[in-house]
Amino acid sequence: MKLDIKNFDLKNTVTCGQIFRYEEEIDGSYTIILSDRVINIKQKNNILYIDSNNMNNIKNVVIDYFDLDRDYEKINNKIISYSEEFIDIINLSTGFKMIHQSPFETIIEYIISANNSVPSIRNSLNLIANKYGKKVEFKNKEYYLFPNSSDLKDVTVEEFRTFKVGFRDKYLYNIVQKINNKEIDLNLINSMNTTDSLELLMNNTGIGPKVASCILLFAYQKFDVFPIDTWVKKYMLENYNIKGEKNIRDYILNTYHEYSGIVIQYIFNYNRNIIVKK
DNA sequence: CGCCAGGTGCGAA
DNA sequence: TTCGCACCTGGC
Repeated sequence: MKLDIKNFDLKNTVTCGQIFRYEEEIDGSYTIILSDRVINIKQKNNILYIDSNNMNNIKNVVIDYFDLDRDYEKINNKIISYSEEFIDIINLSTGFKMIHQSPFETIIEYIISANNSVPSIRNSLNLIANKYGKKVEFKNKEYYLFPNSSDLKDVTVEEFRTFKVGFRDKYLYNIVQKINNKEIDLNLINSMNTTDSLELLMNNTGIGPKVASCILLFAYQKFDVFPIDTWVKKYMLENYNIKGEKNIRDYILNTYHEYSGIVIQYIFNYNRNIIVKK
């Protein structure tokens, strides 16, 4: 199936670190495990070629997942109007989109990400999905969708440890229990403001400011949050001599307001992917 | 071996 | 309130 697009950089969006469960194929396409299906997607100029084990409503699924209906050109112009300091980075980030993922999966992913490495995070996610996720066959290969919260309701702390998540085992157990007990309603976050939703998320052990910000950015499209990680800290220190998380936070928020999260993501992507590849 | 990875919780000051 | 440190695990 073909989809006409503009201002979209599939490779950058997929490989920049927002998505854990994907594979790059030899033909340059990407196979990505979404919440309800597996898709294979390839970009050629302004056309996306999309295949999936489930083509039902596929166009809307892809548009929603890659946030293709949002006007990023307008957002980037707004960012530049706030300050031109990152204009080079913004130009290099053209076509980069903020992913729209399932909240539960995002929560589990980023709790596991704390003080962890990407290959190890990916390994744990796959171990969980392989045991509790729905099996999907696509192009003669088997994939496992990420389970939802009720699928994991009987998983003990000890069993979480078998997924190689280490000391994060109890954090995962706690949040899964709270969601299943209806102590936490993930849908409610959609209608909450950023301050309240940060507080709700950070009230759980294993979710600090970084993890909570990633959840709000990638699952709820709240762009006024700041996942300040080691890469952004390094960049801000080396290029602007701004040190300390609070100083970075104040500076970015005062400069970029409602799009601070996107600016931070551009910096992260530039520093971690674009520079490293040169 | 030691150090680090997309941080966070905890106890001590 | 802030500060330093330990932490599962795997790779180098």
